[in-house]
This record gives sequence, structure tokens and C-alpha cells, in this order.
Amino acid sequence: MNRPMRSRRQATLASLAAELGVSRTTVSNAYNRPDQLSPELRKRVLETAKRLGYAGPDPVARSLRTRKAGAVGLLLTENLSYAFRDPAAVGVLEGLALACEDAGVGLTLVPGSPGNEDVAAVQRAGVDGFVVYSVPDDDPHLEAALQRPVPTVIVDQPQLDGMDRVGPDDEAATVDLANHVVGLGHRQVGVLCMRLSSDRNDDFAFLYRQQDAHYHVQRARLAALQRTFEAAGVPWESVPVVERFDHHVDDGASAARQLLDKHPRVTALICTSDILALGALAEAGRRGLRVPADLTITGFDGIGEATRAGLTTVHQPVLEKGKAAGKLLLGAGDRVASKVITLPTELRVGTTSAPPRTAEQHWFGP
Amino acid sequence: MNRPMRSRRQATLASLAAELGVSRTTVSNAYNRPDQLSPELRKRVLETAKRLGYAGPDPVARSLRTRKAGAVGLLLTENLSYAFRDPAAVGVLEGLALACEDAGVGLTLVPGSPGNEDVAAVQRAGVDGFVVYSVPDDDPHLEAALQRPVPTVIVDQPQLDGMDRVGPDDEAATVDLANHVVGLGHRQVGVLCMRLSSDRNDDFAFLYRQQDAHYHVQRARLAALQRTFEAAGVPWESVPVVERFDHHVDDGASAARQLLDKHPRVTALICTSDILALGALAEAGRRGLRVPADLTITGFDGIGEATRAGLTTVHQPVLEKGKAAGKLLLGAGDRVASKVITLPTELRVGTTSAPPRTAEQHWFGP
DNA sequence: TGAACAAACCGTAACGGTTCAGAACACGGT
DNA sequence: ACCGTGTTCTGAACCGTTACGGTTTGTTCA
Repeated sequence: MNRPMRSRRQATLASLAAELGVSRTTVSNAYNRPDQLSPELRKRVLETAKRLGYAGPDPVARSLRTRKAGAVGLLLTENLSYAFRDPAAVGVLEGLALACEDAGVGLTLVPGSPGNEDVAAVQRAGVDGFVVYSVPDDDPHLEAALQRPVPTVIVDQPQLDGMDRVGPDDEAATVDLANHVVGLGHRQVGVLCMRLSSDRNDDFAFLYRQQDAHYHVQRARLAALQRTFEAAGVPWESVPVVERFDHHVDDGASAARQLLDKHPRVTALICTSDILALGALAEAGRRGLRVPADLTITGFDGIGEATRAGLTTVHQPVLEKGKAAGKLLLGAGDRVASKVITLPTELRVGTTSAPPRTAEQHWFGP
Repeated sequence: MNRPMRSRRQATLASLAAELGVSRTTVSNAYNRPDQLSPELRKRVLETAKRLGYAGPDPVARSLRTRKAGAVGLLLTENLSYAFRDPAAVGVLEGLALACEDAGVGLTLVPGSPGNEDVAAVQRAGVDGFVVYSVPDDDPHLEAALQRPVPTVIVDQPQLDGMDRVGPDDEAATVDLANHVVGLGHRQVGVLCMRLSSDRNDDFAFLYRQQDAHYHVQRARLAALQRTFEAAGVPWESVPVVERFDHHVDDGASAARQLLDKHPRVTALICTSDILALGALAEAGRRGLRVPADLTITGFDGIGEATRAGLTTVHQPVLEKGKAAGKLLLGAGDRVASKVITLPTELRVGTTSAPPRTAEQHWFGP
């Protein structure tokens, strides 16, 4: 043990009361309701506490009695690097942390790897509610959280029965973006997307896998792309989609490589995240493709580095997303109806999108 | 409330036992020690539990009894954006989260803004230990955490009496970096640093403020720079140091602007973080200064974006740092002696450092 | 036949607090 | 002397669980 001066047995409120010859109530009051006892006595209590090394009422015991854990849980059933390496996810985390800080409650990251069926951590987390973020639809951890008799807010996920939900309209935002690309004249496009399911598939993802995706956000974005491109006369089967399980810039680069190797005539690469797009950008550079002259690249999320790189992307207010989730959860006490908050998104046209290179257009010419 | 089927009063282990006509112990065993009762009875218990909407033993009550909270606290007395916007800090967070996940315990972010004297959240956090990261030396929250009868691990901070500590040797690493810059021939340098104290000072920071810095890391890095440059015959008073309270890329840019406006003859900008360096890079571009031909820029931390930008920097294994802290804390149970883990760092020379522009060297010529 | 032992279940006592309805006392007013 | 009104402190119940040390029942084996 590395705490100095730890006595044989930690002092408790009761032992302190005994030492002082007062009731436990009084000691409790000394900490929680200073106006309930004389200043002198309170001072004496606090002094004795210091002398005995008593650091104040035990949080857990207090929680039991008051029925408040003083923390909300964040269920992140991801490979953690997924959550921490993506500035968009970190933004949500930050917003949530801010909301918690405002309310003076802690934010507990509840562990649960995907594919790991062990939901014990979810059941054992001492929290007053859960925020569920970026979890596959059928995850047992999500199920376990919903079982718990505490409120739950779902972020970036389809609304479940009476749950609260926060998220952008991924479909609408993606439609805007796709229309931008279509409007520029692109008909030969490729897509890079994030993990669609808990089983690794660092390869092309065909229709069935797309529609069966367990991650709502990816499913929604792909569906929106499909809808828009088909409306523009581009058969979706002709659009290659490359999936990556991990989510680093390098994964975006390798995905772009895989796609471009097989489909060199593609004029636009639509990525379902900025991270992937940044990787695609790097790969394009490596191949000597000029962006946007030779290749249009778009992202999604609007992270800082993307902005600095001039990426055409959809910006979503990630910080607000997290904040909204936190506020919703912390204010969920007495509310009866469930709430759904849809966040605004904004198409940000940067310097990575332009009409397709003319040479290529001949392929589609009359 | 948005939980469906919530009965008037939540079922408890006791009410479940009563309903079943068995003892509480048996119900408890059904959840915690399946081998202590017959499979049939266990099945009956679990079925009845489901029928009554009992989701398993209450975590808080369990914690009280077992004296394990099942979570470790992370004390981040920062403006939260500080912690979340810096990939280096996020890396530490990730490493810590990974260690916690391995151990199946939660990670609670304990709120406490700098300057906010309210340490209640620290006292009320139900955790089995604290990791203290990036907190000013004299912070009351740190004090409050140390008071609690749980182990504490300090990250990136000078070792306190018997505490465990994890961190790189900031001084040695900075000396290496400074020697690199000195070795290139730079004698007219400027420094951009992060917040030195809890009071905002977006301006030049003079010697007294530097030495009085409440943030160990910044103090150590500045001290190392001072030592190295003075050894190279550069009087430290002649080296302008600009401080920024916030820590975004834009802050780095504005700091660089402020410094270069006043000291246009500077040939190298040493930044105490990559984020600031990235901003400096942007500002250099804006001024039409070629890097490294006209201006050398260095960072610290080795974050991904810096690597992608080719920044000369010191890489430190942030993920390992977080992991090490977590492991140390979680294994701290019975240990008597305190441990100190010093992490390796690596000078990574990129494309942003080179000898000073010859024109300037005349100033120092014979 | 009965000792030895395992399996299945139970009762009680914590764990360390908070809370609420009073008790005890002091004080000023009538 | 009596009453009302605070102020200060107390007693006991309660929060929901698990640890510990049993008891009961049934089986095995010499």
C-alpha cells in the first residue's frame, strides 16, 4: 500500500462518532448539513477526523443509502482504439464529459469488447444511467444495459422502443453529400466504409453484407448512398465498397489502395469517415493522383484535421452530441415521455471535390 | 422514466428470495456461485428474477459489502478540452482504458475544473484507486484524492512521497531535442509552451513564471531547454517564450504569430507539444516562411498528425504510459514499496528541422 | 450399521452510511 | 409558572448485498 499513515483499520463515521462521544447522525451532519450542528462541534468533528485519518463518508455506502451512484456509464462496446482514435468519437466523449462535469457527476467508461459475451461489467457498474454509443444493434452489452433499472440514452443508433436518442440524420446528411458528388458529374464512384459487423472483413463488402450491417450509422450512410446513386442512374451493384475493421488513417489508405487497384477508373471516393478519407488522400498522393483534379475524395464527420486538409465532408456537431446525451440522461429523472434529439449537419465543400477528370468522362460519353 | 415495465418498487434480492421461499444467500449464490446450488433451483431463481424484473444484484450494495467499487478514477483537473483535444492525452486515456478493460473494471472520469475548489466529486467517487494525470502540483483535487484511503498513481508529475509514478524523463528527452536544434546551428530560437499555471496568460512568459510553473511537464521541458541552450552559450533571457492557456492548433498558430512578430530573426521554434507545433507550421506557411529552410519547427509527443506532417519531435509511448499507470494501480493491492516507471522516448527527426538560413547566420558570424 | 463426507441450503451479522421523527435544553414573552 | 419556538443533538430504521459459519439431507463405504 502506498498511502501514508493508514491505520490498521480505516476509520469510519461510527468510530469517529464513538471517539467524539456523539451520535453518528451528528458526524454525518458535520459533513452534509453544517447548519444542523454548532460550529464548535463541527470544528471538533473535522479536527478529530483529520487526526484519525478519516477522509469523509464512504462514497459507496452513501450511494447505497441515497440511491445515487454519482456517475453515469458510457457503454462503448468497441475495440477501444476505435473510440479513442477517431476525433469524432473523442468529441462525443468530450461533450458527454462536459455535461457530466456540469452536473458534478462522474463518467464511467464501462468495458465490453465486441464479441466478448461477458456482460458482468455492465451489470456491476455503479451508475445512475447509461449512454450507449457506437454499439452494434444486437450487442449483448446493450441488452444488459437496457435490463438495468436506470435510464438509458442511445447515441447514433436507431431508436429503441421508449429510449431517448441523440444523433444526426445520417441518411439525410449522406444524401446531401452524395448529391454534391453526383452534381459534380461523378458516375464512377467507390466507397470506403468502417466496420459493418463484429466479424473482421478487410475487403470488399457486397450488398448483403451492407444491408445486414450491425452498425446503424454505417448502414444508414450506405443506404443513403445507394438510394442517391440509384436515383442518379448508377446501379449500386456497380459501386465497389471496401470495408475496414480498424479505423486508422492507414486503414483508409490501404482501403483506397485495394479499391483503386481493382477499379482504377473510379473518379470519386466517398468515405464514411474523415479518418478513412485522410488515408485515401495519402494514398492518392502516393499514386500521383491529383486531388481533386484526378480524384474526388469526401469524408464524414468534420474533424479538425479534415478541415485543415481541406476535405469535403459533412460536419456534425460531435461535441453537442455528447452534451445533449448527457443532459438528456441527467435530466431523465422524472420525465415520462422519451425524447429524440436530431442534430443538424452541414455539408462542407472543401478542396477535395471537383468534376471528374475529362479523360474519364469519355467512358460515359455519347 | 423510460424503462419499460418498471414495477412500483424495484425487486431486490430479498424480495426475490421471499417470493421463491428460499434464503437470500441462495439467491445471491445463484448469481455469484452457481456451483453452490442445484441447477434446477438456480434455473427457477433466474426465471423468477426475470418475471419480477430483477436484473441481478445491485452493484452499489455489492460494492459496499465486497469493498470493491469495480472502477478506478481518473483525475483530470483540466479544462476537459485540454485532455480530449490533445491526441497525446487521449492516448494516455486509451492506454488506461485498455488496462481497465483487461481487468474488467470501469474507468471513471472524475470531474474537477482547475480553479474550481469544489473537491466533492473526488470525495464522492466510488472508485478503488486514482490515476492522477496532468494536474497542477498544488491542486486541491489532487490533495483530496491523496486523502482517500485508496492507492494512487501519478502520471507525468514529480514523484510524491510514497506514490507510484509513471512518466517519461521529460528533461532528458527535451535535452536531446534541444541538442539536435543546437547541433543544427540554431542560436536564435523561440519557444512556444502550454499553460504554465491555472491563471491565463496568453503572452510571453518570463523566467519567474517559467520556474514557478505549476505544471511539472512544462516546467521540466523549459528547464531542460534553458540548461541546454545556456550550455551552448545562448543566454536564456534572450530566448522568447510564448505561453498559451488553451491547447488547440490555432493557439499554436497565434503563439507563433505573436513570437515571430516580435522576434522575426528567430530561426527555430521549439514547441512543447505537437499541437502547438502544428499551429506554428500553419502560421509559417501563412507568412510564406519555408520550413525548414527559413524556419525550423519542433514539437513534442509524436502524435499521428505530427508524423504525417513530417514534424521533428520527441515521440513518447503515450499508450504505454496509460497502460502502465493502469496496471500499476490495479496491481497495487498488497505491494508495499512504491514503484516508478520511466518510459523511453525517441527523438524523431522529420522534415521540419534543418540548419538556419545562411542570411541569418551572419548575425553570429565572426 | 454407522461413521465420514459431500452437496445443498440457511441465519445472522456485518458493510458504512443517511434520514426522520423526536428529545433535551435554552430563551424570551406573558 | 407556562407556553411557544428554536437550536442542537440522538435513536433507530433502513439501503441491498455478501461473508461466514453453520444445519440438513443423502450417499458411500468399511
